[in-house]
Formats: sequence, structure tokens, C-alpha cells
Amino acid sequence: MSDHNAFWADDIADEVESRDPDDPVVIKGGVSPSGVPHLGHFNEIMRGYFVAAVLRERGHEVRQVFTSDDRDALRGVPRRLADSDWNLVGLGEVDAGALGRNLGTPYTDIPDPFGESDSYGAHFTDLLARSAEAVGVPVEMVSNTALYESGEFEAVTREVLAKADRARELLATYQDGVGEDYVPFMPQCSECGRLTQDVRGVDLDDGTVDYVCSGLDAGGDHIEGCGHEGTATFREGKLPWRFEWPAQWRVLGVDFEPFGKDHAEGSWPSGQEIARQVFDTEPPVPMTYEWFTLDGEPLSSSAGNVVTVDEVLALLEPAVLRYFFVRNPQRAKDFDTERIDLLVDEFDRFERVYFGEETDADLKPLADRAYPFVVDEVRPERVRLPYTFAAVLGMTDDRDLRVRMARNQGFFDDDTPEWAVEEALGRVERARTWAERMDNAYNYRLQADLPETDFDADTAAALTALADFVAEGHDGETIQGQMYETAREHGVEVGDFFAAGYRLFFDDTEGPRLGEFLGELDESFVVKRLRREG
RNA sequence: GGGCCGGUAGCUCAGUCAGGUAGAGCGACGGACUCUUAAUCCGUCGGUCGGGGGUUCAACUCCCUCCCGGCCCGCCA
Repeated sequence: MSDHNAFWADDIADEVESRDPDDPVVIKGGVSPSGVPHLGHFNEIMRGYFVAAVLRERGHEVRQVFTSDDRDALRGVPRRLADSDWNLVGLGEVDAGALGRNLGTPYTDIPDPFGESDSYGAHFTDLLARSAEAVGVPVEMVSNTALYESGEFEAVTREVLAKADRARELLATYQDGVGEDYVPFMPQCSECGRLTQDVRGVDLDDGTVDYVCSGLDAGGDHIEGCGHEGTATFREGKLPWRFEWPAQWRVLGVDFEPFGKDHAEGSWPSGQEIARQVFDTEPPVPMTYEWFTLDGEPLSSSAGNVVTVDEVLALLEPAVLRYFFVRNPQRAKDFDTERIDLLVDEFDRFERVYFGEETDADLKPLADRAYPFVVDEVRPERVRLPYTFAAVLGMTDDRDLRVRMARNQGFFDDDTPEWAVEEALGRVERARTWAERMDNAYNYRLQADLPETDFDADTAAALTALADFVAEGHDGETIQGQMYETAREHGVEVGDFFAAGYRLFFDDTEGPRLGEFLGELDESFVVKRLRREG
């Protein structure tokens, strides 16, 4: 990153431009469809998205492609999966045994455990593609398996096998355990479908390798092969990751690629050199991003600590999610589901700074630059209800009541466009979902029916008196004040009196600012409820 | 052991690249609203910028060193 711009994507774009690339500029990301795609995987898409957006704004034609590295072998069975509707399920709910028998087999050759897609790989690739769509990021999905099968990878495969000695020496400087017999190709066994590392001979003219199906190492474990001895073409197998990655750069003409910090010191340095010395191609502009944590813990598909984009979008708008990726990629960010309100408020502030509705000299340059890429459309008339206020509105299902309450607080007026009201109400739904999932201080539900109660005589009398007061017609603030008066007049502790009110309306001991909340409700309903008549 | 990236207020983070007297939001605390009851407004408190050394008139910023955390060096985004 040469220059210093307010927005990191401009630094990258500068560097891409300095190489004077041919149009279209190609931006790539990629993951193995190993399991439930989660928020962390979205780095691969969102980092590219912003760079693509900046480059397009500068007049370039840009392709944002995403490789599903779906010829990778299943190395372990994840603890949790997701069906095509994003329902997270444990292993017990699918045929786990079938998955276990497919260890060592490419994802595209494993049946979809849900029986819906063509394969395990296709299933999870599809989920990721739909996530990108939901966030409004158009990416071209490219199947790695398809690249092999169609022959698009055949030339690079031949190239690396022709230079096998150099490839081996090169890799050995980056990794231990690369021995004399190392061959940079993993054929797929024609009998059992597993990949194997055991290549016995290479025929460059025929484009084939002879192998023994003796399995492959996965972490500390070894996945057994079936022992079959056979011959595979260059299309029937795959390059090891360290070679496959630079091969993708070459075949797809990649100009920029972001990657996680796990690759920063491993695959990237070797990949650069392999690209230049084996594939005779210049590696893309790189960018390392830090990993997110989820509620302070590492995201992990295998451990099941994941939050999917689908889940995130149930809690906040796509624009807020995009904003999450605007911040410094070099720093580890925590996605704190307990405090979604803070993230959303931060976005709202970012937006106000952009529109000049709030002053923040530090934030202003970033807001000016990045905000238009975060929203679908720059619209000054939009209405953003503070997230926790939206959660308060979510205590009732009554749409009119929600609108009235927001109006009374000055968020809507006669000039508010209908679309702005709709979007604001959309946040109410999300905040409601949040309150329920977190079961937090906003998870109160206005009770349609009279809850079970057990009040002493004084409290009952005080409630009846308050009912009479409400029946006279007062606004919320006045009712709030009167509650203190009424409690004292009847010798009831103020706290106990509020608790009684919360019991009646929310069937709980706590809740929102009660008097003002009641002031928004239908008067006859409030009076009846205070009299415990229904 | 070696390497990369981080370590700034209780929390989340800007600021470090071009050295010039520490910033924001949230929280906490206090106050206002005839009112202890989570939506509003005002105010206050709050940091030896991980520790130490060096360069400089001047260091959060540059150099060295140490500590802590994550990651990589095991064909795993």
C-alpha cells in the first residue's frame, strides 16, 4: 500500500493502477466450500467489492470473480451444517456416516447431505453465492472443479509438472517435508474417488500420471486410500494449494486478491515466487486482512462458532454490514451480537457525518469517500431510528402504533417519504429479532390478553386510580409523572407500582419507560387493562 | 526457535505512512424534564498511547530491545 488515502480501498486501487493493467481488471477471492459460510468468509468478497467499486468509479471495467475451491478434499466432518434455508443443523440430523466415508474426496464428488444440490460443494457454494447476492455484491462464481474438468487448467498443470524439479526445490524452501519424490499434482483415484499424493510416474506427452491410491495427510491424521493403482489425466486430480493458487492467478488473469492473515506468511510468499518462476506471471496486488471474532471468540466452522450472513441480515441492514468492512482491515474486529445497537449506531453516525449533519473531522474524509459505496443510493431523506428505540417499537406488533410512536418522537413528519417510513420500520423488525434472540432488556412483548396477576389491595386501588386518570385523557409524559403521585397517594412503593404496571402490560417485572409507552397506546385499551378487565 | 500483524480511556475504535501539547462513540457518574424505571438533552470523570532504551529542539508516530495476543513456518478460508 503505497499512498495514504482515507479509505483503504483507494490505496489498493492506486497500486493496481500503478501496474497499468488491461481492462477488465480482475479481482478475485475464494474459499473452499467446506461448510457453513460465515461472516469471516465474507472478507473475501467484501474486500474485493470495495476495491472493485473504487476502480469502476475511476473508469475501469472490473470483473469480480470468486473461486469456489471445490476440488479440495473433505478433510474433516464439520460439527454443524446448514440446509439451503440456512437452518443450522447438527451432524446427527444428516447422514454423518456418508460424509465420513468421503474423507479425502473432492467436495464436488460428495453427495449433498441435504439431497438438494448436485454435491456437497455445490450446496455450500450456492449458500455463499446467495449471501453475496443478499448483500448486493455481484460476483462471478467460478468452480475450481469446472476449471479442471473443462481443461482450462491443463496447460498450467502441464507447466508445473514440466518444471517439477524447480517447483519442488522452490517449495522446499518454504515448507519442510518436501522430499525428492514430491510431485506437484494430486490425482483422483478412479476407483474410490479420493485424491492421492502418491504419484509414481508422469507422462507429459500423454498428459497422464500413474498413481497408487494411498490416501493423503490431513492435519495430524492420514486418510487411507483404497490401494488402487491407476492412471489419471491432468484433468482428473488437482494441483496442491500452493501451486493451485498462483495457477488461478495465471489462468484468470488476477490483478488483485485479498487473503486472510493465515496466508500472509505461508501461501503468499511461496505463491509469489511460484507465479514468477513456474508460471511466468506477475502475482496480483495483495492485501492481508485480519480475522474477525464473534463475541470475542474465533469464528470456526468446525467448532460451530459461526454467524452466517443470513443471520446478520436478520439483525441489521445490508448497508450496515457493508459498513462493517469499511473499517481498517488490518485490525481484528469483533462482531458483537449482544451489542448490535452499537454497530448500527456507529453506522448511523458515519452516515450523518457524510451528510454534514454531524461534525467529526477525523471521520469526515472516510465518510465522504466510502459512504456512497456502502448504500445502494445516497438519499438524504432517509430516516434512521436509533436501534434501541427501534427495539422499543418492536414491543408491539401494531404497525400503526409503531408509526405513531416514531412520529411522536419526531422521526417522521408529513414530509417523510413512504419508502423512508418502510425502511425505518424494517429496522424495527430487525431490532425486534435481535431483542428476542438475545433475550435482552428490550425483549418485552405488549400482552394482548390480561396476564395472571396477584396484587394487594393498595396496589389494585392505585391501578384503578391511574386508570381513571388515563381515562381523563393525558399525554404520555403526564401519565409517567402521575404514576409517582398515584403510588405515593396509595402508600405503594414506586418501584412496586411500576412492577405492577409491567406485569399488566408486559407480563414482566421490568420494561420500557412505562407512562410514556402507555401514552402511545389506545386509551380504552390502557384503561381496561389497568382496571384488570381484559 | 524464526517470521508477519496487532497492543491508544472501563469497552469498541480513529490518529502512526509525511514527528509538532492525546481524539470519538458507548459505558460509568452527575444533572434536566412536576419523574429511580433502560427511547431525549446537558455536563463530568476517565489514557505513564504494552515496558525500557535511543535519535531529535520536539516521539503514540522514527530506530533498538523486551513483554503480551493472534497467525504462519505442518499441501486446512
